[in-house]
Amino acid sequence: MPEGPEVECTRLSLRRFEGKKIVKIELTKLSQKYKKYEGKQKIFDVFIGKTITEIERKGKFLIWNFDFSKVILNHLGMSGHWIISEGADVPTHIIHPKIKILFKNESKIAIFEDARNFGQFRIYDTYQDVINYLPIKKLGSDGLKVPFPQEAFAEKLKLKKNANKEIGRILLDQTLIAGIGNIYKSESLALAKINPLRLVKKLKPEEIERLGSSISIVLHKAVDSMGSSIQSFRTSTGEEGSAQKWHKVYAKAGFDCDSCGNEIIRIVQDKRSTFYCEKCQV
DNA sequence: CAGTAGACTTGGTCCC
DNA sequence: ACTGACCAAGTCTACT
Repeated sequence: MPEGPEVECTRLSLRRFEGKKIVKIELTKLSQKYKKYEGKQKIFDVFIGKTITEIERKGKFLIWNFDFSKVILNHLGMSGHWIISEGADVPTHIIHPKIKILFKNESKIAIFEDARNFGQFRIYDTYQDVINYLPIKKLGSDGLKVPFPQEAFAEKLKLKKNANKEIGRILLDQTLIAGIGNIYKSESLALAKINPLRLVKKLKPEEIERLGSSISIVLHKAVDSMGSSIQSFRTSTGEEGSAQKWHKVYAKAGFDCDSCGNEIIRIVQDKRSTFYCEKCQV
């Protein structure tokens, strides 16, 4: 569940554990097959008995704060997601559990399942160390910020290094606006009716403004869509959210555009798919 | 400094 | 049916 809105939904559901004391953060048997987790159990044992004070989000990162200085920085990667499950054991239908968290006075556990194993856990001595971590430090304004940071967005687009790039490439740059992923990149451009191949320097101020507003609308709508299904956390596999129901272009290559009937096409930018309608997006 | 290829990894589809 | 190629919500590191 990896774009900004999905991470935000994850944060909202994990907030039930704020104020809860950690019994154990357990690296699963399966996790030990991978270098990134192998032999790291000790490092997580320092959280035993500590209480979660706040789980926050910066872009697509989750930051776990406790009642002592250490902090966990967690990224879901491509396939990582948190499952809240009743009972102390990982249900058998969860095939890629990497981390399990048990809490005091809490009948539910939190399970980090990550099929592709791109998820990240980094532990820092202090909050300041997290802030100094370059990928965090360099994050642009959050795309879910209200009101949308139009000025900061426009300023970054004016930077020399961005001027000659295609807008469809640059939207994934987390230092520009944090939280946009590959789906909402295409969807934002579709809503703004801007062709992903347009060069940043050729965009008119009103188009940049429209794109900013579109990003904001799309990301918030995504939170709302996912939010509805993430509430019903009983099934871990059925919690898809409903955002895909209103996608205009993402993964719709070969289908007709809802607005004009023209065929949606797929192109590749920076090795990532971009979907758009050539007629509607100019 | 910027830009980019490669690394990490499993699973689904036969498409884009 | 089976197989191999390709693709997928992302970021980090090392190299030019």
